[in-house]
Formats: sequence, structure tokens, C-alpha cells
Amino acid sequence: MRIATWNVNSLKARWPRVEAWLGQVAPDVLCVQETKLADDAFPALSVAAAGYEGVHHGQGRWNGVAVLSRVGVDDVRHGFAGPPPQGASASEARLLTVRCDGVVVVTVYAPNGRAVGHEQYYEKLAWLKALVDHLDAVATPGDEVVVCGDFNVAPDDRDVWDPAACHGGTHVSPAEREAYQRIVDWGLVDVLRARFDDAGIYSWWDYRAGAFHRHLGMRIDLVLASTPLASRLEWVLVDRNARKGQAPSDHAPVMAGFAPRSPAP
DNA sequence: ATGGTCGTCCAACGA
Repeated sequence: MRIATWNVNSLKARWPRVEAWLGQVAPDVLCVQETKLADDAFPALSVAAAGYEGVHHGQGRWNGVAVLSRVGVDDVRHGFAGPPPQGASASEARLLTVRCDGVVVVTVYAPNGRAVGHEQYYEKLAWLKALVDHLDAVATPGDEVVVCGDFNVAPDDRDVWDPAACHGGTHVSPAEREAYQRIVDWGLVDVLRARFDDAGIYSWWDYRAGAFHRHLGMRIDLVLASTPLASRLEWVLVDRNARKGQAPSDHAPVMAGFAPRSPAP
């Protein structure tokens, strides 16, 4: 089973790239962030023609998350199942939970936070905290769960191009990293870090200043698997090719492969 | 030379 996550930065603008990528890579499940679509603008027919069942949670213009699956989708829940976070982000389309082939799939688009100390920064911390309550409401750590998406947090200094240059900004502050750690502590494994301990593996690069070609990025798009699912992990990668060429998103997809479940004894 | 780009939709603003 191949599970991928991709912040596409507008599904309308990116659909040609997403459609081609689905055709070439054929993930079983793709979690999408920043569709920037209202639900009635989601390209359901095109998604179906590509062989996927799509579920979308959007509001138009900003945010918007989706799950595309070719192994079925049920138990759809839009937004928070537990207490929502304080602040405006509670009503934003940033969270969608479904079940695909027995795996609870949670797609997340965490608030950016704007600047350390800004009101939106504290809302981001509250949002990440509310995500833990959401996980408690929809699953237990003994279930097969994957929480993936754009967390807008670089978990440690290996995940940014220059820790000194990033110091004082969002995505790397101790409070954000602690809020992220509480999500992991629910019972999840960062599957990329389970396979690689290298610095310099990124999933996002600023459009400006040739950042991609200069290898100036951050790893903020993460696949977090519960222990029962992580035990089946075979491989994980960042598809940097999807960041190249004409009209790319500023994020690359991250994808993990899981072995089939062992047959019952 | 101290910025540099996208997306939303036409004016800034958010990332």
C-alpha cells in the first residue's frame, strides 16, 4: 500500500500536474492540502476518471484538504471530532479524516503561524494541540493510523537548510516543535526519520530566489504512522521530480510504501 | 545589486 501526501498549492492550478503524477506513480491513497477550492469546485469527475475516489473538505480561496483513494473511502469526518481549537482556524478547512482499506487516514494542513508571537502563531499552537484531541476521538494508537500533511513545523534542525538563518522564525520555534512532539507522542512514527537520519531532506522550497536549485528548503510535509502500520513500512521517499518543470507546487509529494498485512495464523 | 514567486482574482495579501 502506497500512501502519499502533497500540498499542491491550488488543486485548480495544479490539476494537470496532479493528474499526470497519479498516472505515473499510482499511489493507493493521496492526501492533498491547499486545494483552495470550495466543495462544489472539486474536480470529482476528473478524479474519478483518473481512477480515484475523492473526498474534499474546502471553503474556497484558502486552505482546503482532500483524500484521493483507489482502495475505497468510508467513515468520512470533516474537521475536528474533539474540541476545536481556539481562534479563527477552528472554522478553516484544514482537517479531514477517512478510512481507506482499514487504515484511518488523517490529512492535515496546519496553520502557518505568520510570525512568532503573532496572534496566528498562538492559534497555530492551539490547532496542533487540538489535533491530539482529534486523534483521541477518531482512533487509538493500536489502530492502523496515518496522519499526514503539511504540519508547517520542521521537527528538528536537520529539517531546515540553515538553522541559524531560520532561528527566530516560525516552523522551528521550541513551542511549535513541542506541539508537534505531543502529536508524535500520541503514538506515531515519522516514517521518513525511521529510515533516514540525514540532514537536508526537504519537502518545501520557496518559489523565490531559486531556493529549490540552491537546496534551500524545509521538511514540513510529514507521514506519521501508528506503530502497527509503521511495522509494515518498506520504504519512504520525497518525490523531488514533482517540484521541477512547468508550474510546480512549492511542495513535493512525500510517499511511503507498506507491506501487505500478514495473513491471520 | 540586499531582491528574486506564486496563488487568490485585479488589489493587495498570504505563504
